[in-house]
Amino acid sequence: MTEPIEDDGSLAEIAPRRTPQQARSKERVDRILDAAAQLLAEEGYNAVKTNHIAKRAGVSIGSVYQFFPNRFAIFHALAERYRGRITEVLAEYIGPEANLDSWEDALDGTIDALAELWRTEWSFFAVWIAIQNTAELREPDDVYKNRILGELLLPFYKRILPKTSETRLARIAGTVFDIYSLLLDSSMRVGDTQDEATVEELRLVVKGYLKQHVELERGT
Amino acid sequence: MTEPIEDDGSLAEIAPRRTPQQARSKERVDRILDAAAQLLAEEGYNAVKTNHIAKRAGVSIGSVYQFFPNRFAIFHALAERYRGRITEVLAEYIGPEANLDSWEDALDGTIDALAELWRTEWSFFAVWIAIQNTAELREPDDVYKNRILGELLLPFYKRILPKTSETRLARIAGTVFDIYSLLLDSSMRVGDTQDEATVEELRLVVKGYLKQHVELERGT
Amino acid sequence: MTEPIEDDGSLAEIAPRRTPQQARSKERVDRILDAAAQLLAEEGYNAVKTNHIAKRAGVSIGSVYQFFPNRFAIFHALAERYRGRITEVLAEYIGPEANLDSWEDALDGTIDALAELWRTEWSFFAVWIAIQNTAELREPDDVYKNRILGELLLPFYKRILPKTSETRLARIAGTVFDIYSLLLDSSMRVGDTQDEATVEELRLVVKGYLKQHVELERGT
Amino acid sequence: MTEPIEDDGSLAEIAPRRTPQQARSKERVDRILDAAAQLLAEEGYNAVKTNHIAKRAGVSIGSVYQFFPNRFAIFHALAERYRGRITEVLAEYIGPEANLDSWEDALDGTIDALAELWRTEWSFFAVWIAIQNTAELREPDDVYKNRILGELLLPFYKRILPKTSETRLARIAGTVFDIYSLLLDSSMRVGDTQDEATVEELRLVVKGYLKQHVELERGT
DNA sequence: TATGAATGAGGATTCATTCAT
DNA sequence: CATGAATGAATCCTCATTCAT
Repeated sequence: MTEPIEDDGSLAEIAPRRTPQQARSKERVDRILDAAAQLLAEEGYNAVKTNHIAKRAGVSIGSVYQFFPNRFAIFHALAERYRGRITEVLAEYIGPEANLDSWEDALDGTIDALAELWRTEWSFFAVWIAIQNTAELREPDDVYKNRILGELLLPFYKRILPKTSETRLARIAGTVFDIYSLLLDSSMRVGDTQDEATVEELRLVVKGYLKQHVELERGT
Repeated sequence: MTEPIEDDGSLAEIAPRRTPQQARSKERVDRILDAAAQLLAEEGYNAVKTNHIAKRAGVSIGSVYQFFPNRFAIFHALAERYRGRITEVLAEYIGPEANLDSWEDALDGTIDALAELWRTEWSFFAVWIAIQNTAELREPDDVYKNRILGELLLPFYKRILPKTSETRLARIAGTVFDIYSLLLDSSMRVGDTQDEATVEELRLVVKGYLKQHVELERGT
Repeated sequence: MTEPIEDDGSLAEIAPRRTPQQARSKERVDRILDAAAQLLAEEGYNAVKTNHIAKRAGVSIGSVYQFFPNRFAIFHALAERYRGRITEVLAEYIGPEANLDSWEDALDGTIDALAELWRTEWSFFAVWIAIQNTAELREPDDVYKNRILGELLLPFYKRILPKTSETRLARIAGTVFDIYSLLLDSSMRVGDTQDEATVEELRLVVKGYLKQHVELERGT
Repeated sequence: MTEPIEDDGSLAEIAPRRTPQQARSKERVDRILDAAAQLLAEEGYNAVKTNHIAKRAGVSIGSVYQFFPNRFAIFHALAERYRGRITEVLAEYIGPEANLDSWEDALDGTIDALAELWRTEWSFFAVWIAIQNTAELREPDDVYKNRILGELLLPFYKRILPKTSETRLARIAGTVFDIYSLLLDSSMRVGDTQDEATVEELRLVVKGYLKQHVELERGT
């Protein structure tokens, strides 16, 4: 699911140097990514220096550059990892093979699974911010969003709102997707655990929004 | 309404060095802030160097440091400026002196005004990202949000949802506030002009969300 | 007595811009020099910025540059002022018109007067350090020392040690002169007042040293 | 004997970043210190820039900052190095294990050794001046002087002047110590070689001074 | 392949000095 | 002649990246 971004020139320099095959190397890369994510979340983008990442990962700075051509590639890899997780969740709950008798249930399932994901991968937000700081890293994120929109989200929303135009459906899907991120980030901001109340508000926001659209369709 | 954040130690180093009184200096500071905002939006956080800001502002680097103790203080001042604008809008549309016969109308007015604000001050998003990159700058943002929540938002939502607990009202208000930012940022992302369709979705999201709550109150 | 250093090219840039004639200006220059001396003594050379001097003197930075071509000229002027004071004292106690019945008494008188001078002009040491930092300022100091040596000190020591060669007398005179500075500086280092005990040691050092030479002459 | 100054907070920022253990690094640090000393002596304090030091040392500027947190730390390290040398000399000639049959011989030995030290380490004076320019660097110098006074000098002078009070002995010891520095600096000022005549005067000064005290004790 | 000391371009900031008012 | 805001060259220091071991 986590297909690597195509190596089309412009991205050559943020792509990982080589995808590690050996278990030892794979673990090394993971340690580096974990360290980067932690530091990003704990100290903020400005405070994350490559040397700190290496030290936190218990790895030499040279090793970091064995796997990543530069520091942006680390953030990119982190983002890719997170995007992969999101894709998995969405595929399971609203994908072509998912049970979709009631859209409310499908949304609840999705939200539960995403909430669980955000709980595990605290630092989603921190990574997202890091991505926003560099044009080259922002682009793959847009590409990803478009792809998942076309492949997973649009088909789902088409079933809920069959009469709505594709353009508008895309906007709706995008909006819901953004709200997921926003409020799940927000749910992780307070204290060490996830704030479940915020997750509940997320449900209300999304359901309320879609109900408006369902009614709009009826009214049309 | 735009009271400056208290100069309490922790902020001493991001607070402006000297608040310019004379028109000439005031204009200088504005030019610096405008330049910083432009660069932030156009080139991205990583590309904003103090010298660039000075050059773009048509001002010597020395002048920049006459007003700001360091580059973070510039971002902080930008954020403060934007927070001031938001406060003004909210005060006008949902503040104590606003006409609040229908909450739907109040929301529509708020959204129109905020959309207008985002249109004028494109680079809201870029500044917000810059703020998020530095722990010290994130704090004043939280402080601001809490203040405006207590002073402006809570009283407003209390009138719409009189039976809901304060805790929950705070959460609701915060959620709506965040969604405003999210979708207005989103509305500015495509092309050079504001995407009005996105603003329409914002309306639906917020109204749909609050309707849910209104129904919940009735049901209680 | 404080004849200005000749304006021979090399010194043009540390010489004062103009010697102020009007009382108002003279006082201004004094305030600047006093401020510089204070800061030098209190904060150390590295911390003395031209702006600080101006502020401490209650004068605009522009005014400072009206009288001094650059910051080194300020230190030079300070040194000149102090050299003038020293010359006055030496002229009075061991100069051609001084009563020289006993060299011990002459030395005691000199030391008393110098101690008094150091007490008044605390910051002698600080200024001397400042001078040492710049080759151009060190030179006039050497010139001064040679002049005073030839004009005042040598004639005096010749009377005490008539059989000693001029070369050696010069060395003796220079040594005593340096020891005066050293120990008087030292006497001002502790607390706010002058340490009289240190002045007493100074007496013993100088007298002991000269006695050695007196005996040497006898032995020869 | 050359124990490093305690790393007590106030000195944290001038203490070396990392005391090099490997021979290679040790040599690097030495090259940096030598370069700094040379520049200090040749060009004067004002002309010593971190980049010059690095270039003269044949080392990258980054390397300099690997060992020293800032340029003051370099001067501090230089001073420490010199203080270490002085301690060694004093320990050998007047320390607890030195042969002290005649105090005149002990002094002669000390002065010979110190003169030799000053000859080898020309730039003693330049470093001392550099230290005086920064308040934070002056303090460790005072601390050092007090320590060596208590540990080495006082015990020695107590044997020469057993009836003199400790307070006065401390003053005497300090005075002699200062005179050593003064006149040895002076001996290096003229030409490229050491002026032996000045060293001879130093002998006379110190011996004359102490003879005065010996006689004072007898008289008491 | 791992290491981490070494590199040095790049960027933030300072502060002596100028000059328009 | 005084002022002090404005200037920008000069300098310190950081930190991403390389490369010898």
